Amino acid sequence: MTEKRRSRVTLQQVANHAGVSRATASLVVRGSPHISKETREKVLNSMKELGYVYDRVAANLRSHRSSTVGLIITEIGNPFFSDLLAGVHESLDQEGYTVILGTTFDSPAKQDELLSTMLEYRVGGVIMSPVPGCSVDMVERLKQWGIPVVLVAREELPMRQFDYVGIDNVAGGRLATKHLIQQGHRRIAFIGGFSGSSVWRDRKKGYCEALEQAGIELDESLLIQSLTTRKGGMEAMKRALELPNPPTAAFCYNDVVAFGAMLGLKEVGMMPGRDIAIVGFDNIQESAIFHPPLTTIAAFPERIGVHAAHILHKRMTGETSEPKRLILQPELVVRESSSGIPHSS
Amino acid sequence: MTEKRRSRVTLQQVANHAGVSRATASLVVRGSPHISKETREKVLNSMKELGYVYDRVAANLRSHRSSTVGLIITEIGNPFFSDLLAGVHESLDQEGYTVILGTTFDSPAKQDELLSTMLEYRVGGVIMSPVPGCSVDMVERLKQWGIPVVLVAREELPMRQFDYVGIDNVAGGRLATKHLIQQGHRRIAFIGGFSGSSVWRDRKKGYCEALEQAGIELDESLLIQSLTTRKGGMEAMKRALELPNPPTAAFCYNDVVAFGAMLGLKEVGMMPGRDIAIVGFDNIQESAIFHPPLTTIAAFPERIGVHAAHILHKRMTGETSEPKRLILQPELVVRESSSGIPHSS
DNA sequence: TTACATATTGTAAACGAGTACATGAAATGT
DNA sequence: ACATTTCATGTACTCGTTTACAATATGTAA
Repeated sequence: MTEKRRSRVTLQQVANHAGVSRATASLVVRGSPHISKETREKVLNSMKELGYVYDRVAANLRSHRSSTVGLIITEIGNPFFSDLLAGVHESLDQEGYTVILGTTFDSPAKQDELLSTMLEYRVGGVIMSPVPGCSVDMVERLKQWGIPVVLVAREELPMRQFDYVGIDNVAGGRLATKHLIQQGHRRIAFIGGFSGSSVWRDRKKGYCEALEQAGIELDESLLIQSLTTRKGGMEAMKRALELPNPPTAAFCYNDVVAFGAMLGLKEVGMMPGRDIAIVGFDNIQESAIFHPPLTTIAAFPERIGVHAAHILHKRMTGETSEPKRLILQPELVVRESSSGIPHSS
Repeated sequence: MTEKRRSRVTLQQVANHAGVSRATASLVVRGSPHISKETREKVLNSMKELGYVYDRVAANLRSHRSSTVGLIITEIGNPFFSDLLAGVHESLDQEGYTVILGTTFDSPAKQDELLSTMLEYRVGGVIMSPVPGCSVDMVERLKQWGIPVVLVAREELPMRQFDYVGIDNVAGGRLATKHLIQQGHRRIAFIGGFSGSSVWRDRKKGYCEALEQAGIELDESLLIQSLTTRKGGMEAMKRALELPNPPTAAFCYNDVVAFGAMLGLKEVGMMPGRDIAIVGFDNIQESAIFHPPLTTIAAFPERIGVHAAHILHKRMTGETSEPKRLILQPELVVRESSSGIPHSS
């Protein structure tokens, strides 16, 4: 505390020091072409000398622009979202935006709260992964205020009115299930997740389609919901094993659930990939190094983030075309967890 | 685009609608006790009716306060940091702060850039994990402006002038190495990381201390640096195995490196925990589910985040005591990766 | 009734910048 | 030499709040 606490240097002070008016200094700061070289340099020197720092907050207030964007995700804990965040962040950084982050933990109340906060902070745009059962009102409100919103990863409600970037979950479910069928399985469980979410319904739809195509009848008891956590996956798998006629394979809601399921198997002495086949969803980094390595559906979270950021940027700079829907195609990544031959039936 | 784009409702409009002055409305917004119940309700009603939203940006500008804090970390990809982020985020959320995020990828230039940006955005405080070799100037500058800074996880340079929350890396290194020695190992490599970072030096110090205490001489060739990524760990392990007298155990810079090292082992047909013992550092969630489960040193990233947030909050609300140093004690978590008995010597 | 304390509410000047418009000087054309 | 254009800079108002300070209303004691 030996240094005296400096207060903010204002543009006015810079202007005085350089012997020009504040307006001129402002033009210099913003790199206007209507300023002579000499004046520009005079001002720049004064800025350096006084240690001026631009006040983006004041500037945004006056100019009705905003260089911050809000990013609302479910939780950082899930690598799917931290990858998505990385993608968004990197792209927006490049364009000079600053991101403010919020996590909903799938609570609609928290989501509304976050949206309010972002509104209060004058964000220029929002990228969000909506919570299941989220009401469209709040999001509508943002749009009414001219704040563009890009939805990612999940598509809840009739939100066709917004830009959306995600993957084709139906195709993903189909890919996963087909793969298991090709491996010779006929009793395939769909494990984890919550039927309230659009993602679950889509993946299940793909699952059903693949079954139907192979002439396998859907057995509702093989649809085992759970929290989308490791623990949830573990419990769901245990419930599956307790079934009178247990499955020989499982398509898991996502990789995290799949990890849980595999841990559950190991606990009762079964080996995923040998005693029972497992397929996950997302292809998060960990899935390659799990033991056994997890067969999964690549969902490219980082790419989703990059695209969303890109669309948002365009909206924020005035593009007003129809809402875009960008649906990435998932890819099957075969590893060892699905190599097992069914024991029975 | 059928809805008309609304523009911001101002406090003035609310005041007019309620038939009071703007100042009164302002007091209501901020919950001042000097307002009669009736007026308060009148104003609150008008707010609701007009759809008023508080403009925190304008408010902060005027009041010289700020309810945003900057969080600067190395990368989200490493679960250590995403856990830290989760801790910070949760605590600050509760106190009503909003966090803006930046990642340096260990580039000093990027770090300076981020600090500048945060300055421009009038953050009220900063929590950062400094990059190795970072200059103190920029951070000093923040402090001169009265913006409190809390350092986390890494302690670079002579930064005793700042608040700091981290863990005792020396003790951690000692714990890990001691454990391996107790398992009967005498040739123990220290794998991964970069000697330029304070964390590396501290963990190495603990490693050396444990060796010395056991009467084992330090073999410099067993200090194998690498990038702190999975790939880096893999390469480092391969280099270790090519040594004329390879190690029977490895203490890895962190869990991510340890994963890489274990993958490297598997590639050449060796089994971590049987053919060679591995200990990691951080105890990220994945370490429990890796195969084999990783023995590691728990570093409690989330707890670090929570504490840092707490200290920052106190600083932002006026506490001016001496810089605090909060050093958490690491804990050894024994799992299967370190259970191997050394083959030779 | 007058004076005075007390509880409220209003007035007006900030905060630090952007920007339309006016002004002035220099450069050009005739 | 004068009118006209071009370029650079200054004037003055604005964004939506906070906050000293002044002003009003209400109630109470003398």
